[in-house]
Amino acid sequence: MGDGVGTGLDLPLDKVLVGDCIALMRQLPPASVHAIFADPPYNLQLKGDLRRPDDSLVDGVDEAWDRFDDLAAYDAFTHEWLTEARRVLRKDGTIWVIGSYHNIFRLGTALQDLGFWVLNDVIWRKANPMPNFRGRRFTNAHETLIWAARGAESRYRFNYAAMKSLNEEVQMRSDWFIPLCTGAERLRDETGAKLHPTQKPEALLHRVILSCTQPGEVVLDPFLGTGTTAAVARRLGRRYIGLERDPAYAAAAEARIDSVEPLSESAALVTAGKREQKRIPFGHLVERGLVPAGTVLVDRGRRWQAVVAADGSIRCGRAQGSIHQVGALVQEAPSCNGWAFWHVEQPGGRLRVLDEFRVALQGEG
Amino acid sequence: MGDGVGTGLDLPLDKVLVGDCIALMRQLPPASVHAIFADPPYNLQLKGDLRRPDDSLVDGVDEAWDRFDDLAAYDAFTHEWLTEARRVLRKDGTIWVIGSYHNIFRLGTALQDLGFWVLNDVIWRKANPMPNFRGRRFTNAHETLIWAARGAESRYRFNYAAMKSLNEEVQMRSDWFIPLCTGAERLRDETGAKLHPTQKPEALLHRVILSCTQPGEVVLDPFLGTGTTAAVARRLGRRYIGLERDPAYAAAAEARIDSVEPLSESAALVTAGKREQKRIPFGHLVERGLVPAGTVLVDRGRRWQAVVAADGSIRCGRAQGSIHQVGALVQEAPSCNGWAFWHVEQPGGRLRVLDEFRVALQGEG
DNA sequence: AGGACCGTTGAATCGTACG
DNA sequence: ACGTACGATTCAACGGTCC
Repeated sequence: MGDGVGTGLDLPLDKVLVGDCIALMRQLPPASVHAIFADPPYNLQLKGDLRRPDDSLVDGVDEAWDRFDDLAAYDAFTHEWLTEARRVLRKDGTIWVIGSYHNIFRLGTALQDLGFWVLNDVIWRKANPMPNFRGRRFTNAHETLIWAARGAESRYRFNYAAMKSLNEEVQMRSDWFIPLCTGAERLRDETGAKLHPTQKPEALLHRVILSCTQPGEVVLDPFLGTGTTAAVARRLGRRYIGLERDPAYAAAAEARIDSVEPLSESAALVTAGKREQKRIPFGHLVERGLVPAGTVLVDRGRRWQAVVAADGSIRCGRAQGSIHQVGALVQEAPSCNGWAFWHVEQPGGRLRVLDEFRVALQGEG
Repeated sequence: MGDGVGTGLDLPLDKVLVGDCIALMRQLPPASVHAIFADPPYNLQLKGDLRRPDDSLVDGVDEAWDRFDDLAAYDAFTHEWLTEARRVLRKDGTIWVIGSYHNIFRLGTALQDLGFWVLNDVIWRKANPMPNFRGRRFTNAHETLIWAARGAESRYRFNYAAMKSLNEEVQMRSDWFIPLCTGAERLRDETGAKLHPTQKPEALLHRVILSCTQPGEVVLDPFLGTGTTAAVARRLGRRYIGLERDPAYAAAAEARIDSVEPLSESAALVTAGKREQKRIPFGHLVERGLVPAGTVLVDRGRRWQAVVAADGSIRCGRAQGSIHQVGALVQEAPSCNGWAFWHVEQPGGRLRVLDEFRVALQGEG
């Protein structure tokens, strides 16, 4: 175990250690790991239960490890584990933490207060998030990762070319579109229940680990859970150290990791990038002023007209709805493609079909 | 100026006030604005002299300020203006703040510490971000907004239906794809130089203001800059209060706001959700003969049927009660929306859902 | 075989008006 | 203030079944 950096302490490489991550990190030599990925408890503070419109119950996070007395207790915990993480991190290593609005501001503040140097915040845009069932907020469709160097002067690693190649030869942006961990990838027990409430998708860890480490380097995960970080690290030819308090999670992680076949180095560079589909809501044209609120729309024969409202709905007499709904309504047709039906009168009397305004936005990501 | 809430202080509506936003907010009556949008400056120089966001030099010129002091000064400033903002915000009002990874964690932590209740963090995904020229990080392609209520118990406003309409009848997510402010929208001086370094796009403010206010309500921007918030508020038929310390920015903002034409009432009128519509008791439909007593109701699958009584209750076997109670009972569900559950058989065998009968009374006073 | 259809599910801080 | 009853509210992916 070569990486002991002259401390006399050996690194427990490619192992899952069961116990409290703070105590376990204290036993690791300083400046010994190249990268850290940490998915700490989010402190969600859920109250009652939540039902879908069909009355089925949402299986939320209700584990003891996610409960803290208050924000101060959460902050104290955060400072403590981040302090050990910083000690264990090599001088030029980097750390990733992930969270939601419940905890990410506490994490970011703690990182900065401890001297870490934020390099990016990265948005995991979920392809298939849970909707907001009550219609009281925006769909919570992302989580935030913070990527930080040990300090402002760190000469950290960033595999720029690998990230660019992952992204069809344009620079990798700070917003990543990746599906949830579902289907066959999701670990389940015999009854079909999920083994861990918050298992992260391997695609996310693939990108994280590939971005900031080289093969053979050491990735530490202080909150290993069911082992996504370690499994991906192993597949990508990295070494790992996984810390996990719950023996059941740790056991599941070990079994999972054992089943992983390390990739050859060339194969490690390939990723199954899910391409994002393009759909442009009419409302976006309104916001952007391309078809401003107040615009009068007419059909090709100028038989009907409608006024565009600020929310992208249109109104024709008492009827209000989407361009498609109102188009169908006035024609008494079962359906209507509003993009082709409605036109904007141009100076000079020419009509321009809505679809032409949409193509102006087609090029955008 | 009606909204003074009995304080004797008047609200300076539709004005740009020049001065320090903290001092100016102290002169506003408490609980007086419906929404706040804040784009606080992040001018702290991390190398060399330490300056406050208002450009004043922090005392102790000869002192070696380290990173901690930088952050502490920023935190103190943040707490101070957010404290005043919270005082000025109505009980059920909401606040938006925007920032990047340099300051958003400080903002979020301060919001939580002051008792604000985070509703969403929202990602502004930039369509055309500046590339990372050095190739040392991910392209910083987004900024983060935090949307928060004044407190955990606030009954805040969220125009769910309008947001859904803006997004082609799919729930609005927490990641928004909007271009930078460029082209004709970008304010420039005679030489073509940008008037303000971080002018926000109007499309962003359009969505923000539309999501959480009604026409006629008051939007406060403590860091108005060149007036995007006020201009969009005016266009959407909202009132505004803009605070700006730089007289040049304030002057540019005023000129810009003056040139804005408010939308017509019909264009500003946004899709109303069912929650906004008047509540109509089922009994009224019975009284009015729209669904006469004796009518047989069935569910969509014709599994259950019930008979309408003269008092608007319905009976299904031995069960009698409201359309909701009986619907829940027969399904053995915890609750039921009777308007959507029960149907009336039409001549020809078609089923018509109760909700459709309600529409006839919707327009009446 | 393959397309249509249906059931399940995911880190969730998910009411409000009226008496 | 507090209790009660009304009644509003979901998207995409995946896997299994049926025809």
